[in-house]
Amino acid sequence: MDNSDVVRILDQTADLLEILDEDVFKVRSYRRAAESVRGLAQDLSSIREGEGLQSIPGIGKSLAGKIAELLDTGRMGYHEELKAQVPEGLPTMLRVPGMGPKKVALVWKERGIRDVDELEAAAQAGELRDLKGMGAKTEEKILKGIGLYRQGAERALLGDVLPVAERIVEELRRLPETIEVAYAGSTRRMKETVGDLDVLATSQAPEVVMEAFRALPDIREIILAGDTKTSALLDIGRQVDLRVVLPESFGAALQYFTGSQAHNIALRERARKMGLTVNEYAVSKLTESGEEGERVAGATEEEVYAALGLPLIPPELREDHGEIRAAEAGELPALLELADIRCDLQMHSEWSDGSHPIAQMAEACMALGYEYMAISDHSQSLQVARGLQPGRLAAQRVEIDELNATLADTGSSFRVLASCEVDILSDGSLDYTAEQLAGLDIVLASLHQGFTDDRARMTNRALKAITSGRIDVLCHPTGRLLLAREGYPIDIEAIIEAAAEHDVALEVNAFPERLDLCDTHVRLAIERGVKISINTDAHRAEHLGFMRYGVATARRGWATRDDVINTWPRETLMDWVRSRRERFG
DNA sequence: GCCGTTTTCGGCCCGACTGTTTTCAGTCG
Repeated sequence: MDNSDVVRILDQTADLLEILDEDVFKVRSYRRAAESVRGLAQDLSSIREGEGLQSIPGIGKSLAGKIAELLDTGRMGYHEELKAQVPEGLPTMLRVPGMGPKKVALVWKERGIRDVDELEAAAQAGELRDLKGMGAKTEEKILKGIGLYRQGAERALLGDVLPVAERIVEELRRLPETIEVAYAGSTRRMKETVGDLDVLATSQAPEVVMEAFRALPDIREIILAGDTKTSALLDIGRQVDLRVVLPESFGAALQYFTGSQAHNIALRERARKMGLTVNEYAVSKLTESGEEGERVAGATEEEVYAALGLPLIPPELREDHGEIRAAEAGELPALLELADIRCDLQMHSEWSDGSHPIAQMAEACMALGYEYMAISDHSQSLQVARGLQPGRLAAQRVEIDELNATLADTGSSFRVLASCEVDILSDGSLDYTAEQLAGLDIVLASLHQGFTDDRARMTNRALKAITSGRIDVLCHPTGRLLLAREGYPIDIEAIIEAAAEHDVALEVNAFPERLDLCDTHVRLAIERGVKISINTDAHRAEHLGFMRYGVATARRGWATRDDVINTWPRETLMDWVRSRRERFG
């Protein structure tokens, strides 16, 4: 029973409560609690032993008891009780776009429909059109929704969506009728995966912008089209919503559509207490009768937050994870910037499984404005990736030395560090000898095998590597692949504690499929005093551009420049490696 | 079910769009 199991039960309970038409605020409480737990880096059981479950925002006495029951017994009586009241497949119908709790309850009670298959059959047979509030068009819409549901994939990688978002923004900006254009939503918050893409534009002629939008090459099909909002399906299979507002509302709309929903709700509750009301057009005073009164802000986001007595909160932090309280107290972190990055420390060359020679990777790094980089090809055991035998490792060192000599001759201060991504073997030992590792400028280590080990064994292997004193950075610590594979079972808190104690940096792997550590783990690591290293793991020169995803993930984990070793000048990094090897080697 | 610089009770964010309606409910974000 880990955190994600608890999240699932809480969410399911909320679904059931909605179908059973229970109090909407009770539903909201379960949703909020689920969201809160989802954002936790620590295990619930460890929080329970420490601060107590009620220290988690949105969890009060009742839910703390129910979660404790879940942790102890693997079941929640209340959840079981609700589940027994509806057929098994009913909640799944909520996953069909266009089907909400009311319609699910309606088709169940009036037509005895218990799952998506039966819903489809009934819609095809025209058996739903006589129900209250439904018609032939509703049936059509439901069938279309089932089609989308069957296509699966509820979210896409940020790395797949962001380039499309930038292209759409670019195209709309070219129109003379648009004033401002921006993407918003989870894409702007740089969440690791994205559901729908939100795009916002300001214009005095919304209809022209809408029309141009509908004709964009990335768009496959229009889903709905109103005066200020158009929804469409992108070629990449995601929905995109365009909203057009007047320029004086740009800030309010951008704030609103950037979300997250939880952040917005918290902000609006705050506004209420200040006698203000916020919508996507403006911040306004609340009149005595509770109406929207005099407008006080809306043109820029800064203005909107200022009206609520807050500094601008960076989009990456807007998850209702304490950022409003921090902003109020003037304690928002000065987040790391992409421009702070001086080097990339994990990349592969054609010596192992990379596609490009070292010199080409160096050229690309220089073009990005970096001051140095590290080549970190795979070690000998990883034969599928052409891992380097000790002899080839030594030969590669010669090539790196020669390249650095050439750079020096041409007056360049750019340098290439010799590194490796050494495998942590199944017994926790390292794939090169101590002497071989000591000859490298910096040592990265990864788990690439034995993923079927249990949690204790995986954790112990990683701990053995961390405490060996011979590695400087632990790479992609959980091994997850987004939308494809969960991380291997590992006690991340124990890893973080050990990394803090032995001054080993933990990597944020910037590859869009990884982003590992994730945002919440970054935050926990930083709180415990662990250094972070952000690297692209590039296997081609073009991959070096993934750095922005790693930086965004670190920002979502509240990282400042000082937390990240890639912001250091080369001498500082080398001093750190020397010093930590003296202390722990 | 949660929560508290008006409250331990009585609040709890806000609007666009659709389809089915004669003024609104449901869904979505």
